[in-house]
Amino acid sequence: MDKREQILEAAANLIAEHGLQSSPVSQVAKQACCGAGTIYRYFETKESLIEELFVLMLQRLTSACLEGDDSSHAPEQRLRHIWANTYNYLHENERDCVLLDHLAACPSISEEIRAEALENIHSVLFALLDQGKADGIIKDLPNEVLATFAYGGLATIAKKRRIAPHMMGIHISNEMLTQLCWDALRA
Amino acid sequence: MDKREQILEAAANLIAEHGLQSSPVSQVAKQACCGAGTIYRYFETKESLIEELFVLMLQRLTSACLEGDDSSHAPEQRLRHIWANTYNYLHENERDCVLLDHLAACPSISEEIRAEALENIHSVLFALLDQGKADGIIKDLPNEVLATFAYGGLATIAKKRRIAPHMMGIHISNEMLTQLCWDALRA
DNA sequence: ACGAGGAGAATGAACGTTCATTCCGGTAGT
DNA sequence: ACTACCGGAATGAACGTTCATTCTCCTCGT
Repeated sequence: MDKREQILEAAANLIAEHGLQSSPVSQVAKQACCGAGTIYRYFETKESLIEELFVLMLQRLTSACLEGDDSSHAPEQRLRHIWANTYNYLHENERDCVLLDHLAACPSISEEIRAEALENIHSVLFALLDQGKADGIIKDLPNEVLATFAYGGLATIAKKRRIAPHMMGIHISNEMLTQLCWDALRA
Repeated sequence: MDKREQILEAAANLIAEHGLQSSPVSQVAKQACCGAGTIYRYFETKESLIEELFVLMLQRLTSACLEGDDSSHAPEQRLRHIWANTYNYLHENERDCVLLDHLAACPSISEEIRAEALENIHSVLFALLDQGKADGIIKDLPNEVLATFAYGGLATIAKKRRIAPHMMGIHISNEMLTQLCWDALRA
């Protein structure tokens, strides 16, 4: 296995479990089965390792969200599909999402990097919303507001469910959640 | 001014600006105009100071959300009022919200404390949702799902607006956002 | 085919820094 | 003078990072 990946994987596991501040380089090295110095052959600083982890996690999330998106389908269908993908990913990849929560609060990751990592999905989503608005089936509000509201709702539910599974009804179906999103956004 | 409050206030400002890891006790002391030792006269450890800050911030948020709630009004009106309060608070108290974001990701704050701090608002909100469901005007889904979806949407928009004001249309009205919430939840 | 030599990867003890916490000398109110 | 409280230098633990050394494996001359 590639050592670089091994280090990223080890850091991901440790940070997801113990948080950023409780994941010293020495521990990452131990979990990656290498010496502490080795990490610095692959990453300039701990910060840059963390930054790379963040970009990687966002890439996985956004590409999962867009998986199977078919531009020949109607906007409503496509949006529902993307939202279902989003919730599925958030819900099924617990470790990646816990990690993302930790990294999202990390001040050393710049706004530029965050924005850049979202460019892809934004371009798809915004075009879809524009089309929906042109068709008169979606509220005439700024794309950022619509997209953020739906994502925020889904992500917060996924997070709560992860933290306190007993509080949520055990069965939350995708249809249920995509319906919440769609009803919120439709004209 | 009470020294204890002064310390809490100083910690709040520093952590909101620089993050948890870059807010040493020595700096908190300096901003609170006292010695580092004095902080330990009022708080057992830095962790307990942070925990208290978290509870304080959540208290402010939840009581702001419920301000002016009138149980004689109809459920829809009450929910819209609470959502408007929520977004207003999130949007107008930038420092408190940045702080909450930082503390939300802090592993040393236990789940019990987090849940306890939300008890109040949950009891009001859930009763309201139950009534709405009984009246047939709200979707028949678990209260946690409904409440979390609406809050998550509002909070995520407030956060995005805080971080990247240029991306959001400058004017986002309360009516616009309460309508998103209401449309999502209504039957 | 084989062994000497070398290049680069890996190592982990050591370093300097930063931090939470402690402790003691000072100060203000009585 | 005595008490209660405060400040901030001192302390030691923990951390990120470095670097002298070791290890690994490939190359090439015989």
